[in-house]
This record gives sequence, structure tokens and C-alpha cells, in this order.
Amino acid sequence: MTISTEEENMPDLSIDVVAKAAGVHRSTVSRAFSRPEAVKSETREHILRVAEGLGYTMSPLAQALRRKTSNIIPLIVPDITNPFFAELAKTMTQAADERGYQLMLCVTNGDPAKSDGYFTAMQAMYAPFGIVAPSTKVDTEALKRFAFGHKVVVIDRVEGDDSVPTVTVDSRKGIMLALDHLHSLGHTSIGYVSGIAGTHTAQDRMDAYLELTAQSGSTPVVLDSGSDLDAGTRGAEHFLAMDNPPTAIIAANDMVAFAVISALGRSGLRVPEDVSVIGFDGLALGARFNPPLTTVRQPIADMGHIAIELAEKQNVDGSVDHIVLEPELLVRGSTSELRK
Amino acid sequence: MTISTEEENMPDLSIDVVAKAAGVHRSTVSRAFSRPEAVKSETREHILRVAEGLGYTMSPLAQALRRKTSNIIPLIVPDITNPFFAELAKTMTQAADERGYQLMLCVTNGDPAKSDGYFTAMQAMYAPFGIVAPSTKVDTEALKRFAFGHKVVVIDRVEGDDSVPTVTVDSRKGIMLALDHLHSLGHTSIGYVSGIAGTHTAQDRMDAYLELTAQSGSTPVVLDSGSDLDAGTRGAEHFLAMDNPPTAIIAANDMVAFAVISALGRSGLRVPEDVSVIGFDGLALGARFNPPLTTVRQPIADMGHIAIELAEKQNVDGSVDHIVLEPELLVRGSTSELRK
DNA sequence: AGTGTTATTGCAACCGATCTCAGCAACCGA
DNA sequence: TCGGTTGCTGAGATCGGTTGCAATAACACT
Repeated sequence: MTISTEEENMPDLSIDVVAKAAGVHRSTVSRAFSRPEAVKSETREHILRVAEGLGYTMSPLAQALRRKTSNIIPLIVPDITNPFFAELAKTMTQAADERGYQLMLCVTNGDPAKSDGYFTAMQAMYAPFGIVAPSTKVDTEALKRFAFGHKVVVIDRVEGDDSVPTVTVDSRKGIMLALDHLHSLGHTSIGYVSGIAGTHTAQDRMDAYLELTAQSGSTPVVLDSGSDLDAGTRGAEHFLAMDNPPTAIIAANDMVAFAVISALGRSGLRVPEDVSVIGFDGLALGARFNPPLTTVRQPIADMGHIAIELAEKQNVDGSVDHIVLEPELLVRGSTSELRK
Repeated sequence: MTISTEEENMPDLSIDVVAKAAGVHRSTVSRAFSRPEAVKSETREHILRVAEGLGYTMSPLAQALRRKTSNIIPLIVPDITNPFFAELAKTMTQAADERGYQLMLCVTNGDPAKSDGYFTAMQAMYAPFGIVAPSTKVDTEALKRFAFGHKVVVIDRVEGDDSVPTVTVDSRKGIMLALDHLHSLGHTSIGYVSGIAGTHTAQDRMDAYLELTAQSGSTPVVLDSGSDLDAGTRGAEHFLAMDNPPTAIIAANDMVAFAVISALGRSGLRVPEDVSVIGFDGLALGARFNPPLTTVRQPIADMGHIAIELAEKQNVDGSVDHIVLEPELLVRGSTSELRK
């Protein structure tokens, strides 16, 4: 006697079989699920019960096709290998499915063609909106080529276009925090190493550094303004080659801070004993770096939630907001009092 | 005079409008795209040209709905914040869309309910197959509750079930590499800190360590067998509390190696001067750690490609393979000659 | 010329929902 | 008792493709 495992030939559980099983029309089943108030509660419960029993769930595909709107929302990032985006992705996944969305992670590797592809794909999937994390400027330009562009929020500043909602953190404030921290430790000569190219955020941080340093009467020392992952390494090299190097370094983001410290270490320089280094991002990873990284924390989790809220808000009332969040200083072990 | 941007009221570009525009029936257009050889090349080219002109692309939704198979394939990982999974995701995205698939990243955060949800979702989306990266054992158990289970490849060993294709790296070989390296540097007392809980891989590495150490006549010293991110920290604490601590430490994966080094550093111990530490993973990040991490490299990119190949292979000829890859030693700066 | 392929294309049903429109019953006030 | 609401459910078209089947055209062979 063979026990027929129910999984073997399920006759493709569709709305119709549920309807038949419940003795109602398919439209009623449909309503029972997606517009509960339009069905007599008695009927609805019966249907739901039957559906439950059959193990039925609606096909998101068919639904999306008909409704012309799905629940999958793309998060477009240049590089998931960068912990900043990874953390963003993590919190956004959560934020997304708290609201019943499915986050679809799209990695462009900085290739604009790729992001174009994702845009069209998402459009075809009837994504209700999308989120774009700091990518190159051209990426965000591309947005506009798509109708989809009116339904996207960007986690970066977008120049000359207020029509797209954005959420960012106050770069100037962040740099100020870093600078103040370093000043309070006695440092006056503070270098800078730049970050991800092409993003307005990177630009803003750099500008803020330049401006604030000048304001305080010191001379800015840009150790490297490059964009790639090796900026840190080059920055360190530059530093080592200087006659009179700064006593502290601000890195445009945690990843380059890591690279700077690593490169410095290879040359026998210790952080924070010999040089203080401060990052910008507040990655969880930084807490386990050697030494634990002092950094300016961005509220990444908040950014994720807010991005989605902004998108939803725009969807209902068409409003386009620009939220700027406050960064916060996270003192760990990579900075210390200036010692002569 | 207003230039009507073509984007404004596209009458919902469907296969029918292309058909009309090309003067053929919708089915012909369909074939022109998905079964080129079934259409006179002349006609096909004409259709394609027309479609191109209109900027038409097929709706993946409608396609999937009818064909009962889509091109989106899920990659299920416990935590994208862990660089190992991030790197895996990166190479897999690439491998996927080299073959015309769309990778859908699913993060479970170790929550089995979540992965269940993903499984059903993917089933509903008609994913042709899926990839599961080392998660807890129960996760992989869950696979079997789904018809989908017969179309998934796992990046981890799966106990007592040969029916699911797997790709792994030889843990024993990896540990051996690490041990040999350390031995060759003069270390004889070598500790171990464990990794991600619940995966067979973690288990295997630990077993290999235990076995190989015993074989070489030394006594194994498991500094921590925990699973969470703090295993590294605890391992280091344990190490520091020992009367006669090992001179080298093998970490079950790079992330815990980082944590170990960081914790050691906070207590004034330097790597590799005071202790040698070797990781397991070969993360790109390790090259920028302080010091650059010596580690056993897993061919992550290969794993990604192979996983997809395995899945496709199973799809066509039903074969179930178990590929085990060779790890390789990556000597960087966190290990050094034993000094008395 | 007659008949048997073979290559192309059109027809129409179908995938699994949604949604507008109608139909019908119960309910309300006059 | 009757027209008018209101509440609930069924019909059927539709979303954008796919595909088996039938029809026609083209070509080969005797």
C-alpha cells in the first residue's frame, strides 16, 4: 500500500480549484483574499478555511500581471561586497517585508548598462517603486529615462532634480564631528582620503573637509582623492612619503579607513599610537577591526526604513521629500590623544 | 510647440501592438522571440526590427505565468552582512546573468520561517531552481517539504541525502593546509575557534582540526566552539586566560579570525608577532585587514558558477552531482615564524 | 499533373488572477 | 404593496504571453 504523498501530483492549486472546493465563484475567492470587506464574513471565513486546508496561496505572478503592480521592490547597489551596502541591504530586506514587500537585490558593479537592464526588468515586473543606493552619477541620470524614474528614491544627493525623493545623512555634520573629535584630542594636522567615486555623497564629504579645515585655519591635506578600493592604500603611501605628515587621517568611509590602517601597519606604523584614523559609515565590521575603528556612524537602518516610507508616501500623495539624517560619532579604538 | 516625449503615454506596449505593427499574428511574434528557428528568418528579422523600434520587451511575468517557469533564481543566504555570502552573492549574480537568469537574493537571518517563506515564494514565481548557501541544518531540512526541493543546489554538505546536488570545498584539506603552514613555521601548539553554527561545513572543519591535530600527536585546543559573531572574541578571551596558550590559532572562517585578532589586539597582543592567526575563506577584505590575513582560500567564484551549472545539469538530465573543490593556502601577514 | 512531405503562420484556448457590470435577495420608507 | 437602496455573488472580459492544432504555401518526387 502506497501512501500518496500529497506533494506529488497537486493539480496545480489555482484559484478555481479553491472556488470549486468552497462552492463559490472564483471572483468571490479573489475578493475573500484581496478585498475582505467586500465579502460576507461568513463566506469569507469559509473560503479562507478551505484555502488554508488546501495549502493555497495566490500566484504573485498572475496577480501582478493583472493588477499591473507587484510587491517586489528592487534595491540597486553598485557592490554588495562593500559592507555598507550589505548592511543597507540587510535592514532594507527587513523593512521591506515588514511592509509586505519582497526586496530584490540588484548589483550593478558600477556598470550603467547593468543598471539600465535592472530598471527595465523592474518595470516589466511592475515594481511599485525602487531604491537606488549611491551609485555613479550616470546611474541616477539613467533613472530619468524610465517612467519608473518617478517612483524611485535615492540614497544619495541628486543634483539638480528635486523630483526624486532622497534620504541622506548630513555629510558636513559628519565631517565636523570627525574634525571636532580629532581636534579635541589635540590633532591639528588632519589628512583626508576620499571614497567611492561619482557619488554626490563622496563629493559632499570631501567638500566639507576642505571647507571646514580651511575655516579652522589649517591647510587641508588630501592624501588621495581616488575612488577605487585602493584609495586607502595609496593614501597611506602618500602619507608615508610626506616629510611632515598629518597626525590624524579622516577616511571618507570605513572601507578605506581599513585599507589605510592596513597599509600603515604594513609599514610599521601603528594606529592609534602613531596616527589616528577615523572612518565614516559605522559598519558593524569596524568593531572587530584591529584596532576597533572610530568612525562617524550613519543610521543605516533608519535610512532603509525611511527610504521605503518615502517611496510609499510618494505613491499615495505624490509628495517628494528629501530627508537628511544626523550622523553620530562612534568612538572606538583607532583614535587617541596626540602624543609628541 | 511641445515635443511629445515618447515616454508619456505608451499604450502599454504588448505583444499585440508589435504584431499589428509588423503585420503578423501575435503567435508569430512570440515565436520570433522564443523559438527563432520556427519562424522564417526573413519574417523574424522584420519582427525583431519592428519590436526594437518600438522599444518592446516581453513581459517576464506573462511569460512565466504561461510557461510555468521563470528565469529568476533565488540565492538563499543566512546573512548578507557576512562578507563570505556577499562575495558569493556577487559572483553568483554574475554567473546567473551570464546565463540569462536573474538572481534574487534572499536573506533569512537564520530564521527558518523566513526561508520557508522564500521557498514558497520562489515556487510561486516558478523559479526553475534555487541555491542555498550554508544555513542551519533545519533550513536544508525544510527544502524537502517543497517540490522545489528537487531543484535546489546546496553550498554545504547535506547529511544523509544524496538527492540534492552540492558544491563544497574540502574542509579537511583546508584545515590540513592551515596546519601544515603553521607547522612549517615551527608552531606545534595550535588552537581553534569555531564558526557559523549548524552548518555541516563548520562541523567538518572542526572535526578535521580535531582529527588532524590528534594525528600529529598534539592535543587539540578548542578555544571556542560557539557559533555567533562573538566566537572570536570569546576565543581570544579564553586564549588570554590560559596559562600556557597556543602559539597559533586557526579560525573557522575569516570573520572570526578578524574578531580574534581584534580582541587580541585590544589586550595588547600583536599578530603575528605574539600569536599567529590563520583564517578560512579567503575574503578580499582580508587583504586589507591589519595585518593582512593569512587564510585558506575557498574558490568562491567557482562555487557560484558551479552551483548554477549543477542546477542546470540536474534540470536537463536529472543528474545529481556532488562537487568538492580544493581550497588553497593564501599566505599574507597574520602568520609568522615561531619565535621564542 | 498528382500526392506526399515540410516549412510557416494563423487560430484559439489557456496560465491564474482582477475587476466591471449585472443579477438577485433582503431591507426601507411611504 | 412598490420603487429604491444596499449587500453580496456570479459572469465574463482582460492582463501579456505560449502552444497544440489546423490551414496554407512551397517544394519534392514519381
